[in-house]
Amino acid sequence: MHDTRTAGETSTRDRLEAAALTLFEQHGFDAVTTEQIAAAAGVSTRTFFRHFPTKIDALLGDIDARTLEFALRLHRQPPDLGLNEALIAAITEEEAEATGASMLPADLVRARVLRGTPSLADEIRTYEAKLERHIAEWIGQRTGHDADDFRIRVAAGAYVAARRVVVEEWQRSGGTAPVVDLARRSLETVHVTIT
Amino acid sequence: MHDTRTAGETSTRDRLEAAALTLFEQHGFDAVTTEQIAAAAGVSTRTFFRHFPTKIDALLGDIDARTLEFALRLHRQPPDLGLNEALIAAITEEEAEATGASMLPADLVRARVLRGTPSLADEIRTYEAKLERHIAEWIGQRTGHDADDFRIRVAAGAYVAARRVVVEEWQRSGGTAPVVDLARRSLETVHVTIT
DNA sequence: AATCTGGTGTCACCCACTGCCGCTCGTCAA
DNA sequence: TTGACGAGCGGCAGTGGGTGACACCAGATT
Repeated sequence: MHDTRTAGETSTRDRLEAAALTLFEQHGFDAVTTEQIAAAAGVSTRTFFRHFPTKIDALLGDIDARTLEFALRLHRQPPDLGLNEALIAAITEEEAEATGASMLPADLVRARVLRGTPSLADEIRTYEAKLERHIAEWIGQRTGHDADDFRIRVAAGAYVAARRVVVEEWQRSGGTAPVVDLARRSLETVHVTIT
Repeated sequence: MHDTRTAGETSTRDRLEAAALTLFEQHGFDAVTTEQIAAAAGVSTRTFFRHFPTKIDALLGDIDARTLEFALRLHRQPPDLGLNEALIAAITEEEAEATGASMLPADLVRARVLRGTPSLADEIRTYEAKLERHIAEWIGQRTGHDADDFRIRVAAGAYVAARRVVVEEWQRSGGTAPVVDLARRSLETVHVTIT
């Protein structure tokens, strides 16, 4: 079916996501029910689950797309860059875009809600698995090894962990800490070398 | 209340855990309901949740105790050992105990169920957060830094990731791969240096 | 004997999530 | 114009994990 919306209208999905973010920020993730979100968007709870597989997805939006985007960003780095330099560049790029004009207030809310719900912050680690596989494939491709190789998987795990801590620290600083420096310092502490 | 069990009797908790492991292995984690576990143990579902906060905990047992145990193992390593060597030693010790006489069949079942439920394997990452904090404190103590220091957290994240991949690889090999070698190779790939 | 205490059953309930059925309203071809 | 078709949605009943409250019972304590 074609999109029949005209200017000024919003899709049900957009209304649900907006309602979810607003309510999450007001009352906290746990205190908000899917029923409330649906009601705030003017639809039934059944419709909520037609647009979001789980309640968490209403907060995270399309997280899969964003992890894939980071992987593509890595792949786009010039091949003469070393692994570490390419990773630093990708993280930096990502932050540059995030703080640029395209930074939606929704992303800020997401970050705030995540930081405000510690149990959720832990649960987010589940999603790192996918990113880790993407990065393993990237390393494998760059180094000519199998992405399933033991050392490649170790390296990918370390990279993902480093990236996570960098992002954590950046958010702790309220977005003021220069990400390039953090990324560089993290990769000085954790040196990845594929023989 | 004192433990009034006599020889031959089993505690409700033990019966629940045994029933859970059996059912999980027979039908898979997702296909088993808490009601079935409780029934198999001869108690009500309410009693199940008195002994295990969640269904996952019936599979994992006291995972907190085990992560803490690993942290203590690290602390017990001789102080003249470097960080990497101490970590290798701790991982090796852990495996030695696991494959020794104290290796309960229950642990084998746990591992099998975890490997047989991929979604669960991802979810397990949630529990790494606690281990990571333990390790950060250990590194901080050894190096004289704050456990909250950025580089310490990066190092802890990398160590935990390395450990996870080592364990993964060890389980993939069916427990045949020598853990010492895996640990050593992983830490050759990921060099952690605290300046 | 009176009391305390911890493990348990029962019941009622909340909430995330799913299957199924039927409605409606555009689209498009006959 | 008509009728088929499909997408989005509401409603409803149901499943399953998890919780709170209350009452009960059996040993242990005094």
